[in-house]
Amino acid sequence: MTATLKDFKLLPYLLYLAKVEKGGKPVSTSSLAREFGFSQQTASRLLRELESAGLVRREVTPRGQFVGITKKAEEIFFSISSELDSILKKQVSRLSFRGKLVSGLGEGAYYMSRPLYVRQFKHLLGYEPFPGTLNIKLPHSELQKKVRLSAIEHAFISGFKSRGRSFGFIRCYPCSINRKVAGHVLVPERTHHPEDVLEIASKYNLKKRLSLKEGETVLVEISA
Amino acid sequence: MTATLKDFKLLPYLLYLAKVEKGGKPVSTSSLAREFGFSQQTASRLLRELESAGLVRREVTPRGQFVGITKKAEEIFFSISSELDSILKKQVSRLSFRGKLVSGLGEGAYYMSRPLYVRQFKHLLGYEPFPGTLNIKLPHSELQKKVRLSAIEHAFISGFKSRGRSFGFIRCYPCSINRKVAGHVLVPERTHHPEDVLEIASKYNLKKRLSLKEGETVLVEISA
DNA sequence: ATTACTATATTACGAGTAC
DNA sequence: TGTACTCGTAATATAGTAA
Repeated sequence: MTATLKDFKLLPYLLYLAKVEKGGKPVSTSSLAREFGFSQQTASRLLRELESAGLVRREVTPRGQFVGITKKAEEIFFSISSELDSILKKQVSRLSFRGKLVSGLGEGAYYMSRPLYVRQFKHLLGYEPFPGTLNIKLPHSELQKKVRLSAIEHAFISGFKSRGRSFGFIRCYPCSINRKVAGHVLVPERTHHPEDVLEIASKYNLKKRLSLKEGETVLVEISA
Repeated sequence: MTATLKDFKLLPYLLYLAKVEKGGKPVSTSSLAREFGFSQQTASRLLRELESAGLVRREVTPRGQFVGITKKAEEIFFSISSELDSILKKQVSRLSFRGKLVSGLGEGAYYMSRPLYVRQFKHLLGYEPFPGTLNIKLPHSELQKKVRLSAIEHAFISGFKSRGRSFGFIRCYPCSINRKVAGHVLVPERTHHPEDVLEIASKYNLKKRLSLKEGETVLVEISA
């Protein structure tokens, strides 16, 4: 029923071609070969295989070829993507972050006290958040795990405009902090933080309640 | 930097193993071979390759083996998944649905006139929706495309409770209808429709404005 | 029933080269 | 510069078996 690749061998090349397609630049067999570290002949054969499998259209010219992925390839991407998602959803229990407590600049407190946010917070998450957030700076090694959040069930606090200023929506992922207190990782639409900072809201003043000091390592576990 | 598979050849087996792992059942080399249509010997070799590549842990017993995917494999799943997502996001311009107009049962009008929905609609989408939705029944062939919606930027209208009744959140995907009028595909948290019906909101009375009749084919194009 | 070794068959790769 | 053919060789899969 759903489109499938008999052999996943072709997948990385298909992914690559899908990416360069957007650039509108032609692909040569030798550039493809260089990219993946095999011979020009192999690249040529792969492109022909992809074409005869109905995964790409090609326009071969004397100075390169224009390659575009087909609808069939796109459908394969989707079916693999959704299969991966369904596997990863079951795997999320293991998602945790370890980072160091850094001082916020007070924006957390500002945002967490906007009445239109607070109301949604109470309504969707069941508590009134402490007016202030815990900011956890993640080391580079933990950073890539942030993308995994998107696969997790979360509450969605919608944005609003107030006095000409617009406040974006916020995704809220249930979590525990140091295995002691529950809260939510906040991922705002427009972050006012660098990407490597995790912002955490809770009913409590987490810093006080957990006696945390600046620079201290904090464990945040997603509890979906 | 991000975990990567030198060869995607192993990916389908890894996916399969990730799925059966959840079942807690053992995998035999011959069952794996049967599943994929190659020899038992090849299955044995693949499992050993996966193990030495650090992608699975194994416990081999005289009557089968228990296989579990490792954290490394999981990270590869995530990196492929996010790569696919980024490619698919750029591809959405091509997402369209073709289905037949069916009569709603009036719920569309009911929902579209709840003040708390209407307010968010005006605020987030910039218009006051016509109190009623267009219901498009999708043929089976179009149905699988619905999953692709999740990759598309959309507005998020949050739910609320009113007189003991709770109204779920609604995802709103910008679209055009018959290439003439703009609107939004509504995907409610708890749908009151069968999965094969697309519900469309607009500023206008779409049925009148486009002179649509029951059973007529309607083209809905996502305009993200 | 299993897993996994060794030897042979099959397939994929790349150098040389034509266009 | 391109692409893509042939063909010798390298890599990979399977058959036959042992444990």
